[in-house]
Amino acid sequence: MKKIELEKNYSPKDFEDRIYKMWMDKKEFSPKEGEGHFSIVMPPPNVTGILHMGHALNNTLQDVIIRHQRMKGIPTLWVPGTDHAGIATQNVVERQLKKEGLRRQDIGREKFLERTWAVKEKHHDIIKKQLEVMGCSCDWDRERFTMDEGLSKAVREAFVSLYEKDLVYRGKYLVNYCPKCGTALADDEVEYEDTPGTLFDVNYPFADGSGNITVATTRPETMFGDVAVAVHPDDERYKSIVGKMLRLPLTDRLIPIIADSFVDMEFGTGMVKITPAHDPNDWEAGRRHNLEAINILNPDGTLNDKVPEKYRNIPAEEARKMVAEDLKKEGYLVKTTDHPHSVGHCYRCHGIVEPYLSEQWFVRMRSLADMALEALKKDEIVFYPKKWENTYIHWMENIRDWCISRQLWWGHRIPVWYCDDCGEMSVSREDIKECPKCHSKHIHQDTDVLDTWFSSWLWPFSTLGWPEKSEDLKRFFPTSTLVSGYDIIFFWISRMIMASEEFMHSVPFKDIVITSLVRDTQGRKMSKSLGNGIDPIDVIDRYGADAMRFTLCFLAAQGQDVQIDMDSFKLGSKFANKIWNATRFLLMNLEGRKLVDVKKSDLSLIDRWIYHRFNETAKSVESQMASYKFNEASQSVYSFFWNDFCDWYVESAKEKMLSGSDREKDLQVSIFMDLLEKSMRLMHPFVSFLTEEIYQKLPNHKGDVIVSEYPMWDKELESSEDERVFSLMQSFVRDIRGARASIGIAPEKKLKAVISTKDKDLVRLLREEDGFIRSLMGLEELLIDENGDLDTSKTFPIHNLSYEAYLFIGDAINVDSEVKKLQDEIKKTEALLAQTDKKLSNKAFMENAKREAIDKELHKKDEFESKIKAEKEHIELLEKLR
RNA sequence: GGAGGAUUAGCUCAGCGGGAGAGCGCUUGCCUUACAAGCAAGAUGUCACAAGUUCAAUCCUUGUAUCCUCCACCA
Repeated sequence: MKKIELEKNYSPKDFEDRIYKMWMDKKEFSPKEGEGHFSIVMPPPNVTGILHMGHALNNTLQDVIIRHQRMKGIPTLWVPGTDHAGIATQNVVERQLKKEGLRRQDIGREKFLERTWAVKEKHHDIIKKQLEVMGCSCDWDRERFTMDEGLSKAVREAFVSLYEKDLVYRGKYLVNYCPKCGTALADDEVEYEDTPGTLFDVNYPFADGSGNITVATTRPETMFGDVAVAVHPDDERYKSIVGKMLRLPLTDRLIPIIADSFVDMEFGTGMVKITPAHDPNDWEAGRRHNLEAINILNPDGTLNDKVPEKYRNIPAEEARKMVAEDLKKEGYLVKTTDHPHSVGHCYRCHGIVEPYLSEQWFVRMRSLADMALEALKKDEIVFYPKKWENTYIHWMENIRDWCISRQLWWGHRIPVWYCDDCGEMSVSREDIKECPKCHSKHIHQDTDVLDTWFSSWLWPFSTLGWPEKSEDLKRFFPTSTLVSGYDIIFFWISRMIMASEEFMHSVPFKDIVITSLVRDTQGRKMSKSLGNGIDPIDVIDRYGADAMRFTLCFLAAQGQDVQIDMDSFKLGSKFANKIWNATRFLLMNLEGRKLVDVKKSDLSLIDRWIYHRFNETAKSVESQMASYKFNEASQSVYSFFWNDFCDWYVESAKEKMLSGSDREKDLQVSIFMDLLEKSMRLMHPFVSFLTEEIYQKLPNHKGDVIVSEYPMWDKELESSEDERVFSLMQSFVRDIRGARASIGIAPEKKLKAVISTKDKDLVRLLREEDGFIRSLMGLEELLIDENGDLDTSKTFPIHNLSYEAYLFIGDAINVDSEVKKLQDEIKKTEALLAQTDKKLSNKAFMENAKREAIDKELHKKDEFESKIKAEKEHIELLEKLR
């Protein structure tokens, strides 16, 4: 057989793109025919930007799962797609416009949407490219976008159907409103941040002139919206004044004092001004007392014409200063105190969010949440790690109605039409041209769009064709696993479960894998604003996609955030390099050899040992993958390939490849190729490109590794007795090496040694593999002493529970330092022995401990005693060397 | 205010009721038929602190400290 050559240097750039293209051309990412299914829908990245390290981690893990399942022969589908990300994307375009000195209103809805689609296309192309470069094996033929035709249809179906069930309603409510983005936000889209503020104590005089009361407020400018002042009904101080009227300063308006138990008597003066249109608590209080809500803000956050003329059209923050100033001038302001408090900010633009009274659309959530809670209770969904279930339950139990209308242009337009003539409101799956009631053509569609999450909560089934009864929906729904970050458990995961229960009467997925967050090495979240992010593409440029993916996998312990920097990826890079070079070496050895059939009887103990290790690794990986322990699974393949296969097996075979017979050499390379082929399959989910590149070059490969059969535990390969003997041999080799190093004997110096053991299996192994074992230790001769009658004087002694070894080292030794080392060792062992003795002489231990625990202690006692004995003898032997 | 994490080698982190682990870094020696991105041999830890449960605690319980998330509220 001819030598198969690999490039000297591992250079992922040379093949990663090519391999991906090959997979694409062969349609390897499409699900194969067959029974059952395994499916994942990709959390759709926003088309606002490009993928960051979090996406890289998330998609790597999905790909690992998908590749593993695909190789197990199950029809496997991974659906990719992107999200239109309403506010975020609109903001991108508005920022562009701003640079040109324009607002969206200046160019109009149509032109604005054109530009937004262009932004979408641009980012989509980058994102897709990034996913390809990372090696994601998702089915691009099934790629979806939250605003494509099918999904738009799904959104309409969902909206109208919920409306018909009275689960969608419209109403005038106090909502979170971002003046900067010009739209309402859902409750969980508001982020509270501690902000320095001032508490103003303001006097409100009684209308009858009989003095005044004092209220505290952080927002004096909202006083124009005040409709009452509230006190606690049990507050003795104020019982007598409830019902009296107050004159609102800076105005002529009169407002009553009311009693409501939401007031905290301890805070400030125990009196609160009630501003229903600008505070959620006040809104509730206002409703309880049938008070009017006076909205004093324009949609852009400036004060409107409900306030005295001088404050009109002035931004709230500025107006606050003016009002405070005027209150002071007129003698109403009692005092001001610093008062840090948390203020809601928009999760997209970080501007201050105002509670704002407006007409919005809502989804009634209670019944949906109950179904979703039920699903968890019945174990139809399982979180990995489990702790997130509490978060989920808490949110579901305290669910509030979901404000779904957004005053944006980018998104799914709300499918509701109003008749300008008769006022009829029509909710419709199809666009309508005339009023169904009065047949007037003067109708207009609701100008608002739906919250982005209203399309993404349908994702697991809308991407598969819903509301059509498509083949894909039948085959691949419900999906199997969802992989997502914990930051969107509320926004997305919970809502998908609710939508799926509502529309599909099923959970959308069974397993929910919550990934770590990627942080920088200072523990900070990677973010654009901090500029501490690492671009996956930079990592791939430097180390290759395999290196990045393997590293992320290796570090992604369940439930723990992962801190990384650029250097972290050396881990994966080194591993990939190791695989490359090991393969290169093995392929070099093919030259002039022929591959033969390897029968079980041809295998030596070492061969059986490595097959056993392989088998055990396959078993571990299987159980680790089943519980989504990606870090453990990648550590398993890492240590198998590097520590077992390269460090021991390949090393062991080098000697055979030099001095063996032709038959032995043919056998050896055949086993090499078999193990290499199996290893590529085993490692493929974790090191995808590299294993494919290598696999294709193997003389014994069949097809592509991506669709090859995943190695599973095989009873035939089980060989734990061989493993025991091999481990003994390993420790013997390590002992000798250690002794050499500690004495300081040059590596090239060949030594003679004696091993004395009663272990027959070890003896057999040492005899059979004499050549290679000696080569590992740099011995020219290894004598095996089965009867304890060889002369061991003038030697350096080594003790092990299963053997004694003696190294003939001539004069090259510093007796003093070796004796000292042994004495230290004896001290340590005696301390351990003392511990064991203490346990064994403890009556309570002997009575209560498990049988195995006691046996173990007894065994330890033996071990320590014999070790001390041997070490003392060794000192004597050493003394003779003087 | 409520909830959940974290605290283990110099760094990043696994682990676990019965003799402390990995990767990187460090020390020493090696260009050995692949890999110096390598090989071999090492050193390094009151497993945050305190009390409790237990025959036995790094692991379970409680408390303390520090740090980090999330939720709620804040006139």
